[in-house]
Amino acid sequence: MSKFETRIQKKNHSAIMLAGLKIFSQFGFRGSTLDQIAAESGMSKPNILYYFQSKDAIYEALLAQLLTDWLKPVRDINPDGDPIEELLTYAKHKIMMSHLYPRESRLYANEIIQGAPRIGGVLKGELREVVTTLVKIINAWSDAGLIRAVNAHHLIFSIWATTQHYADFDVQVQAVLGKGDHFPDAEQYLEDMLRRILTV
Amino acid sequence: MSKFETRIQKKNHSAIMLAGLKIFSQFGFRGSTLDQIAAESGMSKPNILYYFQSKDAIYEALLAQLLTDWLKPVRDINPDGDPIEELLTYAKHKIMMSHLYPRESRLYANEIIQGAPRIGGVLKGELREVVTTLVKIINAWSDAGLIRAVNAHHLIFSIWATTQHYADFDVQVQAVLGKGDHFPDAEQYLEDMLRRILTV
DNA sequence: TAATATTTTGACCAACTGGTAAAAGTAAGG
DNA sequence: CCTTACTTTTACCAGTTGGTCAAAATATTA
Repeated sequence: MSKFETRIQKKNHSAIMLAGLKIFSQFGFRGSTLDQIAAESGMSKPNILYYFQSKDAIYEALLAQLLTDWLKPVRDINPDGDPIEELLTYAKHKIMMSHLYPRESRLYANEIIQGAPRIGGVLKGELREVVTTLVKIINAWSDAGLIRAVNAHHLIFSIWATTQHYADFDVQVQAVLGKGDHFPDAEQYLEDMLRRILTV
Repeated sequence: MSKFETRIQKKNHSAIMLAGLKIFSQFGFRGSTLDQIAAESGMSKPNILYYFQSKDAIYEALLAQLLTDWLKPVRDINPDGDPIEELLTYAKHKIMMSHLYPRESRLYANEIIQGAPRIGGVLKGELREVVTTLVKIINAWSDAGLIRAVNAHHLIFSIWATTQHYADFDVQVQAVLGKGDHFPDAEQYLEDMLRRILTV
């Protein structure tokens, strides 16, 4: 399989991915239709299937891309850096991603809520491995007295939950707070929260 | 509209609701089919439509029920109680609900992620109102020096996010931690987290 | 038990679903 | 400008979808 050929292939490939992201992130895999993706991308259904083998293929291409972007910043956490700053940087990165790419977050959330039928393996494999590594780092930090002793797993979960919440539950946040950009406040709150939890 | 008639109506009504909850919470509204609900409930499709006017009607009945149960414990927070204990009780209630009724949480999450097409009004109405009231209570507490000064809105969001995470992202939690009951640890972590945030 | 009311089903439908085949249209190189 | 390779469309298909209808089965009541 060759990656990218002509510039027209490149263009249509990414147009379909973009449309697929928009549709799949809103309706989940089963709730989305090729017709919707076709309409959104401005292409005909058969033409979409000329670039992707199936509806499934679009969805999986999106998920694969996503998981790569998702795991990288966790791996980038530096065991030799300042613990609180490292975790704060990670949390800020996560909330920035929720701000800039809420659809990706929602796509992932949809997949997980529906039982992760096609990324269950990655969760139990790569994700678990990456988390286990991070947990060891965090535990080493608290053993060294650099941060307070906390349940590292649940600390990580709480970072994920609170940051992704602003993408996944955006409609609810907007309903409660009114339309507008609430990310600065959210970031400040979460920074404060993490400092409180982690500071010895 | 009469509420409950025969015991057979009662039985079938709740059988459909239960099956609908199971299916809708997994696939979202658009991803679920009446055939699935029929199979799950052990009833025929036309028989289901004898008790509910449409697929929509089942879904909305579930959401209506849910929203009532959702808002009540927020209203039950006592402004005259001990602030930290009141908020801790609420958080513990939420995480217990995630433990006992993860499907309800997932149903709600699905609806919100998909843009809350049929409960947008409730969010901007009742939910917002209930949150506004709670925010005032929390602000009064911090003004009185009973808890630390925090952004009350984002405190509430963080409680929702962290507690519901264990229901909505259950598959991910299980993938990382292994199968088992992780709610005791989660509860302990969240209690510690909240005490840290709120204690002056 | 007979008459009535409720419940359940089988057969069906139009619209939509993911996907296919072949032909028509378009771009690029010689 | 003409051949070749790539791109797009039109027409189509079998399976699924939410929903209907009238008849059959069952429960309830007189």
